[in-house]
Amino acid sequence: MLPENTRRSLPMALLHAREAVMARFRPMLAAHDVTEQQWRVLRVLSEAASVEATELADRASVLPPSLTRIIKALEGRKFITRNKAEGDGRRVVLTIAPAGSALIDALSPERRVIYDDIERRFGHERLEQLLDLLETLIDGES
Amino acid sequence: MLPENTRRSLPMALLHAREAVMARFRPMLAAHDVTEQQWRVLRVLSEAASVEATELADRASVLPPSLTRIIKALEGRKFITRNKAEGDGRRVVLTIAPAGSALIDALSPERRVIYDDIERRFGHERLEQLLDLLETLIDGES
DNA sequence: CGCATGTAATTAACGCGTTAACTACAACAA
DNA sequence: TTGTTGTAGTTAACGCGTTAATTACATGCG
Repeated sequence: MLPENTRRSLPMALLHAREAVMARFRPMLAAHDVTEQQWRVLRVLSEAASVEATELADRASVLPPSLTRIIKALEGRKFITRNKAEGDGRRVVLTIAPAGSALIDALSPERRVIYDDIERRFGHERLEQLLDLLETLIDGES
Repeated sequence: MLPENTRRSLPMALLHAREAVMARFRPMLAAHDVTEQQWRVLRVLSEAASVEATELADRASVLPPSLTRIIKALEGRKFITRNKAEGDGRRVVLTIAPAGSALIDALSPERRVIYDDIERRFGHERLEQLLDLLETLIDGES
């Protein structure tokens, strides 16, 4: 079956939804001179402390070429550190640096406010349901 | 409440999901030398026949500067036609051209196969539920 | 060892995303 | 009519998305 209209097209609906949600976070990131992609990379690193580039690119939904550029920018601002993996000169290991953790912490309160607002408007139940469905979709397609 | 991990982050989940889904459509579009954004614009035009630029940008989730570039590309390939609105020299009216409709039609069978596959794997019920939730989220945030 | 194959990351090229600035036209008031 | 304000598109600048090609290193086979 083909979507009758663009509103019921899954790719378009996902795009529009993400667009609507990100509109709330963008000003915050811009105020701290961090791009969305840099932010995603930082967040993944803040969870795992030390991740290889390929794994990082995958988890942050960033392509390898983009990651190379992002790493340069984040390393230049001392938000992360970059090292070669021991035992394999090809692999690169990324680690979040104190300045990076500090940024994450600094933005937490503002993020919480935005999240709470979205959750309040959309509904806690619905949000959980949506996240579950998205997780299922992601796992099923990848 | 803040998402405990990136998998439960709404923006990231939406991005990952879209990424997973688009991975299936990308080869088809690439084979016909159409970018994702060009395709979104064409699809919106194929539904409405004649749309003003601002409305088109909104519906296709494309920013005005991008739309300008996309229009040039699509007009160059005679997929769409561009005209000034009568009575208002600022507005631009876009219309799908025969070659554009032909492309839409040509890709329909392939699109159907991909959609059906996604629906089969994900489940019809879940897909409808997901689309409903996304629609609600979009309408609530925009 | 020497070579082929495979993998991780980078580079290159081109189009889009994003914001800000600019141009063109319209609406409206004095 | 003229100047002001507002709106629709476009241009500009810079970073990312995407694919393909390239470099650097690892692995395995002879």
